[in-house]
Amino acid sequence: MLSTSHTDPWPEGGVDIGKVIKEEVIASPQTDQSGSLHRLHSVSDSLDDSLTSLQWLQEFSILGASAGNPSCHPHSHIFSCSDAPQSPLAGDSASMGMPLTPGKPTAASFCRGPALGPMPSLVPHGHCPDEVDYKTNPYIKPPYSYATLICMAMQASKKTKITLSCIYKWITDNFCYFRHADPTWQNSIRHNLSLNKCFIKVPRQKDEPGKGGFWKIDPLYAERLLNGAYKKRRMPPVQINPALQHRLGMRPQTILPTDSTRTLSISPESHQLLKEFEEATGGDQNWDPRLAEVTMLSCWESGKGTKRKRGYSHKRAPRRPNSPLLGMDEQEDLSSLRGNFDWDALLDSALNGELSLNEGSPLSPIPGDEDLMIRGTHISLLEAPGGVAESHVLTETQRSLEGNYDEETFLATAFLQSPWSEEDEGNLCSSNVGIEQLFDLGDSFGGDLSTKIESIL
DNA sequence: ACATGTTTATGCGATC
DNA sequence: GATCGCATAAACATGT
Repeated sequence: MLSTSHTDPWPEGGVDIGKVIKEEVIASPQTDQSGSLHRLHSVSDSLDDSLTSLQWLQEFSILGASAGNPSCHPHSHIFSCSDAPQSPLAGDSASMGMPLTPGKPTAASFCRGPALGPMPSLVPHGHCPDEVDYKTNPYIKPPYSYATLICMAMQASKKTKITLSCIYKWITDNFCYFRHADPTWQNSIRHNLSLNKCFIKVPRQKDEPGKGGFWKIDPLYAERLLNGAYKKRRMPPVQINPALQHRLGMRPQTILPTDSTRTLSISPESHQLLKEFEEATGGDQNWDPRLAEVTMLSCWESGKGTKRKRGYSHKRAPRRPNSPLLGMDEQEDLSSLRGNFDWDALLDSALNGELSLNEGSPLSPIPGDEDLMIRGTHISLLEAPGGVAESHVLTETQRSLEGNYDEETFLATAFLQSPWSEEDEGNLCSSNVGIEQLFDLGDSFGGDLSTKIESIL
């Protein structure tokens, strides 16, 4: 039962978020982007720190309001407003007359222009660095951490678990940069999987053929989404494939955010959204589930989580023994893997994890759970897609939660325990939606979210 | 041999 | 300046 009292992450007597969102939605940036953003920031500033973790959500919804303008898609900076090919390879400009030269990222500035020729258009320094189609642009390294990319791949798969090769595949399919980059990024992916507590290894069963195990997201990462116990980081400089830039006769350069990028585009906010997600997936290596309640409270107060020692001395906590439930075979049809990162579902889940647990999104809530009462609002839980409820065995952590952990927190995080329907297991590594659709939140949140939040609140 | 997974080390930018 | 978060590199072990 998610009632308010002391575990309520929302600030008391604070801001009517639904109202704020509605107001901001009305003040469409379409007419005055800079002004609207100004208002956005000022409103955001008016929120206390405890709302930080959801600020992106507000902003996303606000930004999504501009979705009415087809040329101002909330993620147009990521996956261009223009008609990006469904098949990422089809738009692989780097593969057109260009060898797959590995390269290591440096920094430079490119931008996909309106008329996408054989090569993505080069954008003068300081100009619209946000409008980059990472799916087709082989030059610019996606500004997402590896953890984020892994999460994206996992989410896109809509499976409970995903193989390393599937992660590779999804990333290369959806981020052209990595198709041409030095394969050492795969090392980094593995490193991240091993090191980042967000990711849990699910060993194969003995009779399961194939190499390696599976990976899934640790549900505890939801806590980080919830408690806001992460720091905000600035956007890293845009990085570019040096091999490819060399072919362009470019000199490495770094794009730094400019005022123009802040006022001309909604993208900084959208970027921030993703950054915060990746921060949420980052390793809070000292998180103790039994302290979750306290952590949530304190973090909502301070906006800071626990600290860790410098460097990678932060060992992962011993892996909670994973249930052998996941013995279902994966389909190694990597060729069918396409971007299907369901941001909508993720955000929906984040929202619902924060406020409730509902929706039959791929990130489905507690299997077979009953309706929830949150802030006095009765919320009905829907079945997972296909009507198949998850039946994952609880991790040791969550089992302990059942005993010691506040039920609210448990409920708030359990939706990640079985993020994807087992039913989808048979389609591992297969997804049919282009990644640009994964970011198609404008429609989902533009008019939807405020209503959703309002109804919840 | 290769893929996968773990671990250690180091560097850098951002933040406190 | 210390700390943090992350990327990168590499060595090593294990499994297929």
